[in-house]
Order: sequence, then C-alpha cells, then structure tokens
Amino acid sequence: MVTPRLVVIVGPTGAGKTRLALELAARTNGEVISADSQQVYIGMDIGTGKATAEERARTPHHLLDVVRPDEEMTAARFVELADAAIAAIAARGRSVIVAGGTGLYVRAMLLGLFAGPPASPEIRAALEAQATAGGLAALHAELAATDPASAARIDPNDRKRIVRALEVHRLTGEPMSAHQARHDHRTLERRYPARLIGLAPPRDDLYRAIDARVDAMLAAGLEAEVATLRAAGYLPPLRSQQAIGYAELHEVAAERLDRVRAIELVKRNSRHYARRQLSWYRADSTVAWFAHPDAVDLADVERYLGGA
RNA sequence: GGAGGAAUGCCCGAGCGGCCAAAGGGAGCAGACUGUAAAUCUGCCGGCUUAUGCCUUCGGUGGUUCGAAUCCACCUUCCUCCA
Repeated sequence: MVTPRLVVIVGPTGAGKTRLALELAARTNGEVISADSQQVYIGMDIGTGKATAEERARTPHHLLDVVRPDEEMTAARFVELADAAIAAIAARGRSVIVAGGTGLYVRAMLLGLFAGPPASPEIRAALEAQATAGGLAALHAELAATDPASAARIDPNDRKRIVRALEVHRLTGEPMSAHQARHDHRTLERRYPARLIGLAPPRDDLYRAIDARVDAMLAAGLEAEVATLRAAGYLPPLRSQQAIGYAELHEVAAERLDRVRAIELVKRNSRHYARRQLSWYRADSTVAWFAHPDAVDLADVERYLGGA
C-alpha cells in the first residue's frame, strides 16, 4: 500500500483555509484533517473557528473534538491521531486534505519529532522549583554545562525551551541537541508526499478579516460558550483556556477586564498570532503561496491528488 | 474678561541645561520555534542601504547660553478654575 498524498493548506487565521479545504474536499471526494492545536478541544467551537456542523455533515473532519479542555494535548499525540486518520481516509479511497494553523503540528506530521521522551510532570515541577529558587539564569547555566549546543540556540529567557531541554537530558542522559542531530528537519525525508498551499492575503485585508471574524464569533455566541466552559469547571490555568478569545473572555467573566477592552485584545492577539503563523510558514520554501483561496488552481491540485 | 496648567517620535507617556534621536508602554514590522505551540522567546522601530558616523526632531517664532526637549519672550492650540 502506497503512502497517500496530502494536500496541506497553511496560513494565518482568517485567510480562508477552512473554506479552501472544504472546496477541495467537495471537489476531490476528500476528507479534512484539522492540524490545529485548539480545535482539538471538545466544547470550544466558535472561538477556535471549527467547521460548522453542516460543513462537517457534508465533509468528514478529523482531529476535531479529540480531547476534553482539561486534557493534555501534544504534538506527538497529534501525529499519532493524524497518522490514523490519514490511513483511514486512504483506506476509504478518499483524498486527504489537511488544514493547518499550527505550524508545529504540520511539521511534526510531515517530518516527525525526534525520538525523545514525553513530558514528565515531576521533572518539570522540579525544574520550575529550581528556577524560582535560583533564577532562570541558573537553569540556562545548567543547560550550558550539559548541552552547550542547545544552550546556544535557546534564549536565556525562553523558560519553556530551557525546561524541555533539561528534561530531555535528565530523562535520557543525553543532550537534546544529540537527539535533534539524529532527527534533522533539514535533511529528513517527509513521512508523506505532500503539496503545501499557503494562503496569505494582503496584510490590510487579513487584519480586516480577522477583526470581522472576531465580531462574528461574538455574535455567534462566543461568550455563552465561555460561560459553559466555566460552568463545567474549565478555567484559565488550563492550556486550552488560554486560547485567544477564551483567555480574554474568562477575564471578563471574572470581572477583571472590561468587555470592550477584551474584544480589542482578542482582535489584537489574533493579529499577533497571524503574524507568528506567517513567519513560521514563510520559512518553509516548499509552500506555494496564494493571496486568496480563489487564486488557487483547484484543477491542478486535483490532478496532484489523483496521482499525476 | 481674569488666574493657572499643558503642548514630546504612529499613539500613550517620562524627561526638566550637556551623559537625549530622547526612558517606558502600546501599535507596527521582522524572526526563532523538534512532545504546553492560539504557547514561549528574540530583534527592529525619525531619516541616511552598514555605522563607536552623518542629517532632521520634542506646537511656532525669536532670544539667553560654549551647549536647550529642558531657561526667557511673544504667538498658536488645548485643559482647569474664577467671572
């Protein structure tokens, strides 16, 4: 059995990835896999911009609603689930269309992650304690001693990466950089043949679309969605509740932030996020960019999926 | 009509004779990213393609001074109080 070809649609929020994915799926008898780190959460529909129930009824979607908001989600887990979904779709003889907003997930799916250990809550807690006691600088110094290569690449202020690097070292007795050297993204072959399509509208249009999208989410009941999440006990310290649109509205619900200001912040944070997405994908020279979903040559993509 | 106060870079805002192209924040722009990634982190941000370099800035004009965003005068606009 041959590995299925993938069409992967990437780009910032609000660029029209979902729309394009849907069009492509309809046209090629395909199914959609969402490569989005927030759409995986059950009960977070409006704010994460998930495909609607009708759209999902028409076109099967995968990797949506796979974990509760209080569960851990990781890139590795995403890859497992995506692999299973891809295999299942291919077995049905349908085409696979990936719509990805989360760069790390897309890359992990295409290139894999180094064979390292999963996160260890105990070690992380110990490391965090060490950081609060001796300062982040002390942790970075420790990293410099055990894994100079990683220490050189990781900024002394980048707490999360310092912790992960130290964690990998403690768990495997080997520097993280050694693991990474064995799993070099620059030279690795893709796990699936894929065609990457990037959507990048002119900046002004993108920002306007993002603002409008936030207003539409609010109109669609984002606040009620947050209220439901709260009622279920899903509150901010949770990673899922730190998602843009949710974090700000939780603050409003807790009466710590003015609603109008919160909405401004959601828009601004969405813009910032869009920029980060752009800079992630721009670094990938294999992406073919289009300013608008309509600019994509669907027939050409269809041919690719057909094996041409 | 009278008495005070304020005008700073895209925005907010510090500065109150030299160390100021001017703190800090925001916005904007660029980037990093290998199991928290909608997270986390970095850089740029008056102009000059690079700069320990040059040029033009702190409402306007004119002064004082070796030297002014900082002091003085007048003008303009805004704010507060009295009438």
